[in-house]
Amino acid sequence: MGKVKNHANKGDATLITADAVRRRAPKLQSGPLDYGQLKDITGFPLKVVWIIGYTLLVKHVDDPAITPQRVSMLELIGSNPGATQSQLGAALGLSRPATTLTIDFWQDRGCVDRRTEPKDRRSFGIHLTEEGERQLADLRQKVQMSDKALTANLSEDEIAQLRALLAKIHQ
Amino acid sequence: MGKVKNHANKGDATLITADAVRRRAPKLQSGPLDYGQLKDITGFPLKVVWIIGYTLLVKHVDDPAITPQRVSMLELIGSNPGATQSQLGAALGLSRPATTLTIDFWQDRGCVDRRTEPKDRRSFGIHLTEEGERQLADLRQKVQMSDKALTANLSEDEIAQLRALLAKIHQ
DNA sequence: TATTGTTATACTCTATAACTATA
DNA sequence: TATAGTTATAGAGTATAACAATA
Repeated sequence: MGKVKNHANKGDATLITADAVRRRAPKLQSGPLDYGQLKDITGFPLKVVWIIGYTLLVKHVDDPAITPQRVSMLELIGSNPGATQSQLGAALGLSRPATTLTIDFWQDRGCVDRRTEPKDRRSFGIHLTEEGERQLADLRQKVQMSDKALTANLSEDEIAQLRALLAKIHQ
Repeated sequence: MGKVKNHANKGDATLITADAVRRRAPKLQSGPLDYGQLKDITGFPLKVVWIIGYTLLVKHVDDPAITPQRVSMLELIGSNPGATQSQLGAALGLSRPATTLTIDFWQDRGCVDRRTEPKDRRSFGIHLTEEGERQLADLRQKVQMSDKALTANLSEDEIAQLRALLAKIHQ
């Protein structure tokens, strides 16, 4: 399978198939080597699939600076206007310095705004700018396309099953 | 090179539950923040579960220098005696320098052996030493325990389903 | 004193490129 | 020339600790 142009998107994004990135991830099967115990556990294929998903998103976004982690942060800011850095960092499992730098990244690109709130002047409320709203809307489409590419081999039912099983683990 | 603690009691591994590491990973639900679109894609919970699995393995192994990646390499060497570094690196998606350093790590610990094979003296055949066999046997138990902890909320059937769904993606 | 956020610093991991030795 | 592996170097990402401002 090759690349397919998607016409439904305003940003002229290209759909990248999982096939195109699969070779960069460990194969687990049909390679020249035996994966031994790694074939019989859940953790290893989980990592492989996550690498495929990560790589697909990076390719769909097509800006090496915009990593999945940064996308998650912008999504979180857009979905929680006025949240503090501590809240945002905790929600993504980031240390405070890492949170500062992730928000710096989006602020440097004019996408977010640190607003001092009078009730507690130690912290900021983080908000999207208009540019941030546009960026997030664009990224949401690319995230959806990327996720669709990741699960292209699965039916709707199977995707729902997979999500339910993952939820059982992380909940 | 950082010093790491020695394992005097190899059969004394402790089961660490997923609960104990869940707080370090993003929560996705019941937190104070709304995860927005991240709730509706497969890629994000996949990452969360992978972080949980990674953290569980690190805790079960209880030696910060022995990362899941290094465990995978030792497993691969044990399951493919005599494989070359290029083969091993390719099987794990590593660059050649990264492969060199990963094998250096196990050689420095007396676990693997680089043997020059007469048929092509540019490359080595990589083999486990006796110490490497012992180390791998120990790690295999810990990997199994860690994986069991990761999927503790799932029935045998559900684990099989999850593996089958992941396999459909990465195959 | 405790908390929010920033800065300084160091460490790990990785990749690209240059190098050696074999083929 | 091409390939296997090593070394040099630089970049990205992160964490811990020290710091400033505020509570």
